[in-house]
Amino acid sequence: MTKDSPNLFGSLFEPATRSRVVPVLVPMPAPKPYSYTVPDGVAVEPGSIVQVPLGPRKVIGVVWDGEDDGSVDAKKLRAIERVFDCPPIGREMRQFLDWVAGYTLSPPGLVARMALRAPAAFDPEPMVEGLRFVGGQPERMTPARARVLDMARDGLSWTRSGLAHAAGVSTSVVDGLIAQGIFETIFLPPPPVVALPDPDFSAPRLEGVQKDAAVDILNTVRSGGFSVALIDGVTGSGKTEVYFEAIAETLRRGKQVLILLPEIALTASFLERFQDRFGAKPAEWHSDLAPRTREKVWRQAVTGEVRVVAGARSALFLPFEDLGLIIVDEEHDPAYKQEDRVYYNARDMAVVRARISDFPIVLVSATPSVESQVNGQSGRYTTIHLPTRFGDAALPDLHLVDMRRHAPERGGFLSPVLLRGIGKTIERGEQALLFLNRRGYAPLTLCRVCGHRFQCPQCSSWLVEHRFRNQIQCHQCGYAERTPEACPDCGTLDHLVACGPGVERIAEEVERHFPEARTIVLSSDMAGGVKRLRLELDAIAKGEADIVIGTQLVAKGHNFPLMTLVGIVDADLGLANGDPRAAERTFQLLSQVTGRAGRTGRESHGLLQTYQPQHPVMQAIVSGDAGAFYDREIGERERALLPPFGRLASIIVSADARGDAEAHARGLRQAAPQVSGISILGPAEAPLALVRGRHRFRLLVHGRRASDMQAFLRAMLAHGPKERGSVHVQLDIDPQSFL
DNA sequence: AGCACGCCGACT
DNA sequence: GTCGGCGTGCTC
Repeated sequence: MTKDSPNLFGSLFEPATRSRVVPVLVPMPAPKPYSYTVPDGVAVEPGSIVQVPLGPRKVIGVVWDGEDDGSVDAKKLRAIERVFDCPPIGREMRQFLDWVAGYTLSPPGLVARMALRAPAAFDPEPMVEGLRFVGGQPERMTPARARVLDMARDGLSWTRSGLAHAAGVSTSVVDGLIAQGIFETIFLPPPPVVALPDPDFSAPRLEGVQKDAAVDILNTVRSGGFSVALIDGVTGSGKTEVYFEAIAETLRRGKQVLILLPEIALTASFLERFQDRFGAKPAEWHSDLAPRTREKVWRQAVTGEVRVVAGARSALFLPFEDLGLIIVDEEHDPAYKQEDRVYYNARDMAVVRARISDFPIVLVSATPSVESQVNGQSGRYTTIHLPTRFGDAALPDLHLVDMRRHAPERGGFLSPVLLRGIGKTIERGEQALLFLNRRGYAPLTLCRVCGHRFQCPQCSSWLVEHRFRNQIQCHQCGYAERTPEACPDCGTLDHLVACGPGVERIAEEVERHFPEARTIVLSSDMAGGVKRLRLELDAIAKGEADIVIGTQLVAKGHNFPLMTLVGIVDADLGLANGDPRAAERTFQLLSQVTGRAGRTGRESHGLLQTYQPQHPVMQAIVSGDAGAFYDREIGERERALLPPFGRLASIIVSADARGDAEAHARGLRQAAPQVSGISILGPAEAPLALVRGRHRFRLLVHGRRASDMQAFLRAMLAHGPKERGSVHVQLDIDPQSFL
């Protein structure tokens, strides 16, 4: 009884002690944490990972910060069932998760869930059963037993099956020796998922500009605290070697490191480069990790056993024990943006994570995003330039092919100039790469008799013919059917005509001109899947193909050392698709693809077929003067009020028809005077998916200040439950403006 | 996000 | 007469 109880009866009629109540974030789109009671004798603190009952099921939640406000009826409260034997989510990580939830207007529980994506990792990993040689002799010695004893005499511990395997015997031989007391069973801590990296395993091979860049980066890391460095270096300039030095220094200081990569760039060759420098591989984190490995990596990142993780965007939400550096490689890559459930850009959120925990972050790209470029120019980011290639690898010599002057033959898409280039290249025994970012045979098929165009029955886009598979497919929603022989409208046979090129059609044209050459088509829908693709890429690297025709996927990661010619079939593709980033994306893609050539030290070339040779993107590519392009692009966005500077948001609305989406936009314009413009991109300009009979439109909203945007979006979300179902919000704002 | 409840169409 | 579609509502 407390001294200040009003009277004896008052305290008698109250429950003796109201058990402690704590907020718990549950994996559910609730706007705030739920309240749970803490059973007597149970200890929890903010960050504790717990199991709680939620309706009929049990879920994993995190004890959150703050006091219970008593707003929930005490009768509704249920008790925490279990506290996991796991280090709690740290204060800074909790702050980060709260920040992301606020910024992306997402329910905090769903954001927290992203940090807990490892089903069974919250209990300590079980001890591994091992064997230790005790000594002595078995009653009867056999050759098999002798071999086992030979292996085990070093006194180190073995696993049962490992020892049997090493001695070349079955496990029953080992079991027999255990039974005789020659070995004893011991319990070992689970093995680390990767070995410890050694910052000084091998000396960095750096020269010239690289050396200066490495010094700059080292100074950033040494001075400690939050800073953003942007490494802007052409393909092959040795960016990776430079940021490896930042990693080495962070490791020497005893902190963990996170390397973010677009999923597709997380390749065996990257891991090997890391291993060559640090003597061990980084732990990997991506969507198709085996569940068991996933749990191990999560657990060991949390306990600090793993020092370096290389992962896709979701790795940003790993609750590291003591993170001290983030590298965002290929920072411009759109794959960093997640567009379902919680909408976020991992590159931007990584900057925030570094800011909150006060450590440096390094953004890396050959073609920085306009946002990062702006931040570099304004001095918020420190830019480190690497303008030249490393070693003897020269930049390819790039030329535009004006298609108005060098028209292809009738029915073809390759200009005589490009065909001549290919011929010369394969004559020399070198490889040529033809790039066209369009899968299939032709993007549109129509009937020559009645003009019928094959359109997807489920959405508004054209059906793409795939001759290899004898199908016509919708690239928007995945609909597919067999290629018909007759027109479904007028019934005429054999009068269907393909319009425009896809990679399959280019392959056909190439085979017509170079029947002897070994030609291969690489595209994401390749029969045989990722496995087959890997094999083909290896084969190409070994020179087992003369002409490679590929879509977007040849732009990333893989190097083709024998490639001396890159031909861009349609450099203009993608410039007019209604995306405000079209020019930037095209510039980035073309830079990456042309960068695939010229790593051998041999003379190499790039030919870009275009109908718009004066276009700023084309000029920037061939002149190698990205600066002028960026300045222009920044100016364009300023004029269009689509700046990358904290004022652009993009919202996806579902509606039955364009008219409805327009009405919605009008409503928003009236309700939101603080934003300076709302414009619609819809199926007509950029076919977004049609989901269950509803078109999806993208609204671009721009305001003068980031805070206006936030206020607007909050108001919009609060509009009402019906709206919330169909209106998805995705913020696309530069985080630094909030810091 | 899950999961239950609840109300209308094609089948053993 | 039931099985099963997905619309609405609730979870501390």
